[in-house]
Amino acid sequence: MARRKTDSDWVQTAFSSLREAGYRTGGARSQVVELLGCEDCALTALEIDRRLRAVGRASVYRTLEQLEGLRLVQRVDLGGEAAGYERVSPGGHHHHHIVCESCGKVVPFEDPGLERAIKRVSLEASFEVAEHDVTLRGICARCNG
Amino acid sequence: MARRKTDSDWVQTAFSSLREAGYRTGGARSQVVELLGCEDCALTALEIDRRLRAVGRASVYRTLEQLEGLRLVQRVDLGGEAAGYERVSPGGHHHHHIVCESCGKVVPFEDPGLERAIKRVSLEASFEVAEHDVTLRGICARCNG
DNA sequence: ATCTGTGCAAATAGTTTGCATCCTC
DNA sequence: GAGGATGCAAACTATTTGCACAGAT
Repeated sequence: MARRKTDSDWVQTAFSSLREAGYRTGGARSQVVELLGCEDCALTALEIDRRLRAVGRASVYRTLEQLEGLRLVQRVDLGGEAAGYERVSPGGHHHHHIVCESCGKVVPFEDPGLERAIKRVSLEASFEVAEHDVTLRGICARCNG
Repeated sequence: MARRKTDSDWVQTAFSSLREAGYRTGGARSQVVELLGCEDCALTALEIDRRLRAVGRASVYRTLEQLEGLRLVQRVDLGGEAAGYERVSPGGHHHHHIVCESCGKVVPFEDPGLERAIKRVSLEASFEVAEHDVTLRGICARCNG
């Protein structure tokens, strides 16, 4: 699920957006951005904190909040106790998740038809819709025996 | 958003499902079920606890967990700090949510086309998909000025 | 009578905040 | 040098658990 290939476009974009937004470039924030850049699916704040020993937990949360505000990162609830965060490629395709209720496995998927349906609903709504997320829950093939 | 008309079908079903599942009928659980039965959109555990003064908080959480396990209730993450819970009418239509990122307002919506798209994805997936939820986030008309 | 359900209080887990210090601009 | 960025520890909030007692079957 986790790709080791960094999405340097996103990392690049993230840094410039942060700069434009008036944030200075400190070590903690950069590390969080870099980490999110090489992870394709959701990571919880605690996982990030665990992987980034040198970074304080508070900084992880603060950075995630800022990135979320700039829509560079999206928060997703995958049913576990902690919230997940994953990068959003501006304009690029994004994915949704299927979660196994038995073993907790999370699998990402994409579906153009689903995106179209959501787009349509978004346009009809009285809200100005900026983002969306979809979560399917069920039992994975392995757990299903 | 909150209807005052109890969905007695659901309440009925909930009680029989609970009984079938081997749960005894105690006062706390009944009160939670009744409350969920007359609320059409999501309620947090804390809201339920607040409204049901006589019921212990732990019982609220325990009941919600049991109901969720029986798929009588669905947990939804609406971005706030607490998780929301709302009843699921077996076989009946369900709704999704649009959340205002500015004022927190939650508006439910239904869309057959969206449901179809999700149905299709569910069938294609390697998982045995049992439920799903969709959340749109944006700015409501009022906040948008 | 038995064994589950319930409330209370304590324990956890995740997240946020206060503050002194460090570092970027 | 000034003001944001960071780490640490304390504070909070939501949720879970332990346990003695009440209540359902």
